[in-house]
Amino acid sequence: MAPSKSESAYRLLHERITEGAFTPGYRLVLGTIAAELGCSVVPVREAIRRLEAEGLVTFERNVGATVVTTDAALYLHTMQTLAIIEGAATALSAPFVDAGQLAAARAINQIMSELLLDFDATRFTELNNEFHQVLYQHCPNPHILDLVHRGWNRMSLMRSSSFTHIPGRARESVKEHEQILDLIEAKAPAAEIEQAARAHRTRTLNAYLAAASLPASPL
Amino acid sequence: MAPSKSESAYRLLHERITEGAFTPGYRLVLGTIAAELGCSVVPVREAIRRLEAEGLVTFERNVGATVVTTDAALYLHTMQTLAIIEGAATALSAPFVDAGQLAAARAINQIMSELLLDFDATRFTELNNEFHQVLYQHCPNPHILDLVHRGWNRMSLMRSSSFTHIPGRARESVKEHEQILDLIEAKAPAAEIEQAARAHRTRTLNAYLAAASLPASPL
DNA sequence: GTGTATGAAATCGTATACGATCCAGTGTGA
DNA sequence: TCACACTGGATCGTATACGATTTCATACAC
Repeated sequence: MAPSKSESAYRLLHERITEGAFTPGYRLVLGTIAAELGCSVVPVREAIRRLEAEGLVTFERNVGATVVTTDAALYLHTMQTLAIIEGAATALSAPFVDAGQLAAARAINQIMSELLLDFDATRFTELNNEFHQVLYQHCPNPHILDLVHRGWNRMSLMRSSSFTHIPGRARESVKEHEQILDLIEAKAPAAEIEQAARAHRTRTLNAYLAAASLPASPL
Repeated sequence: MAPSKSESAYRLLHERITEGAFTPGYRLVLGTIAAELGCSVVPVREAIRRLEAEGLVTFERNVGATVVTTDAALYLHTMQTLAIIEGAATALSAPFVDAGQLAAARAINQIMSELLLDFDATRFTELNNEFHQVLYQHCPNPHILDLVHRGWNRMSLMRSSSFTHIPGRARESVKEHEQILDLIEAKAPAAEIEQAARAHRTRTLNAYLAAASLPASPL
């Protein structure tokens, strides 16, 4: 059956936001969106409520919804949360990653490594997403998996800000990917994989914090 | 200004679910709830969408919403997620817990200890919630704090199931609380506090898993 | 020039209405 | 007795309508 209009509205807006068509601060006007979707405002309101609960938009009474605006604090909090959640997801997922998937991840990382020579931030980010998804996708805990997805969605809001690219970090990142893959391949203890995956992300965060003369994350 | 009807509906339903008035499996009929609130179905639908995004209710097209039903898998996943998130929240919160709050936490734990002699599961659970809240409430990362709250809300759904009480666990729990308090008081490294707080919860989970002849959580 | 009143336009919030869908109970034929 | 079509009631999904609120531009007073 065709999805409900509320569902369509949700998917459309979700995609627009995470793909970057609606950037932070963008005003979501009910009537406009409804007209574009060819439906009334009621389903659109429902869709926006869901996006609000996911932290992608803020909703103010009698004023309306806007895509959440990014700043240093949001970046810190989002990245820190993702580090914790994705670390756990990767560790829990590890036992279910088979040889083929490991090889696929290595291949992706290889392309990332080659990309260092002729750097393309957008492509690098895409590949990075793919790489990590291979590693955490088998996490058997659906709540944690869901939180990882939400974390990535929130991170996608940072796309166009200055947070994305820190000199030298890409090269380190590729190396750390290797180490994580080695741990998974060696069937290292979950705690060790968690630690490596979390640290990988925390280092990116701390690199930014250091650049902004802020103290490093304690975790 | 008076809260919007949508907001009121959300709060009412949220409270009913977390306080246990609406138990798992309870059917949320739009018209009925709307009539009770003295409003139309539109705000109620919005409220339910928010609850759905928080994982408190499931919503099926053309059928309606029901409070999520609990089972062993849900307990495992919820508890495991909470262990990870609350561990991090407690560690991040620790530097901001002052002497007075530590004393308050010790006092709560003392009452819990006394309660062991004449056990009252409901009261014990209440006190346990209070105790932990004191420890994680200063977590400076609002996303993590939010996830802790959501985790607790989901745990509250398990209230009436057989998961709550495992013989001997209450006594161990009180001791572990002491250890966590000591670490915080001693200004132990964040990683150490995180580990202790997470393990505290994971042990409860593993006690249940062991009783059900299931393998322990790897984290 | 600055600040405040005012009104119109934009937008939101929710009631109401009605078609669409699901479900349970009934009847019918094999 | 069983399988299946049918039907009425319950409930959902969404369009429409309209009052309430905010916003912003304009005009006016000081």
